[in-house]
Amino acid sequence: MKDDHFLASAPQPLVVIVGPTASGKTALAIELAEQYGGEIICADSRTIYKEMDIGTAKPTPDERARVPHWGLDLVAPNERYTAADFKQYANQKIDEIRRRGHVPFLVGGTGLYVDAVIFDYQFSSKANDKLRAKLNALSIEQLHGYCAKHNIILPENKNNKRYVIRAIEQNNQPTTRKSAPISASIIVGIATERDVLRTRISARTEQLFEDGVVEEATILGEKYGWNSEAMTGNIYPLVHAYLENRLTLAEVKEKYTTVDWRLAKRQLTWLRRNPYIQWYGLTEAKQFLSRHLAIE
RNA sequence: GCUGGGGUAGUGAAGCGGUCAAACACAACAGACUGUAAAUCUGUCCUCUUUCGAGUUCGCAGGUUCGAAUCCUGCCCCCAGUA
Repeated sequence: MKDDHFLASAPQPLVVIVGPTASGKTALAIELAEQYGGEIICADSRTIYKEMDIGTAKPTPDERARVPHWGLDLVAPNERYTAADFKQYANQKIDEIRRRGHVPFLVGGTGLYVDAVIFDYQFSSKANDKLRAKLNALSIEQLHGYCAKHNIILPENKNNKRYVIRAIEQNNQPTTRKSAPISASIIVGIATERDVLRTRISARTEQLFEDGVVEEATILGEKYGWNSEAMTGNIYPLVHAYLENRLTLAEVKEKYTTVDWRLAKRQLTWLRRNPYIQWYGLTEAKQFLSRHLAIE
């Protein structure tokens, strides 16, 4: 099916493990990496942040002691970090890991990050904060007008202000991607039944609170404010509401579970359109990858 | 028991005689997404139908009216105040 094995001096394969949040991909990756001399690169747009440990369900110190992890704690929560940054970082790590004779594992739920690497996205221009600030003050209608006047092609999501602003920023510069994954990659998706995933997600919600998300969020909120980009996702806004007595603890847990569930669904929507993903249940995925890694 | 308020689609909640299958929000479901992606945005969401459209709804049963979720009567529930 793939010709990797016929390459003269095939590099270590790039093992890519994707799946929705709470599908168990991290635990699987650690187990396999430990067994086959792997190192893990987390493709996760939230665990890149320092200090956000509990709320992002970052791999624990114990887990990190078992296998080297990369891609964690890269920037402070108030710093910008983009898919383009990640792509560059991940490629560098993949090289380094291979040079050590180890197997790189790219593991994560941020589809864009994974795709940037495996489809070798060529990004266009960088963010232009000044321009963005100016455009952000305009309404979506005004932005459409601006595009019409400057011959800027509207994105498919033309009601998405972020996308329209980015389109203006790009000024029709092209972006590209490979039509097939980069060579030597093997891409596995963790398939999980819906109700199992739901159960795991709500169990994890409980776990987050036992581990002290409230305390963590309090510290982060004071330090970085509640409006920074990193703090707007997942559980932090909910904990904020709880701290301000706008929600009870029970409500926060319930809401977070649904937020996380919706995240899982969006992740799956993204992954579904990638025909190169080989989907397996957790145990089958392990068997499949073990077999694959044993031959190498 | 009396007085006042209320029972609307999965949930909350508008509507208070025609333009109502019924605003809005949430949930649910599907989708888009290359420099903020755990973000952001879109569609569907009573039933049947691919579309046009058709058929049943607004606690229950009657009534008034050309026409009712909206008015009247009775009944059943719920909440607040009070014997």
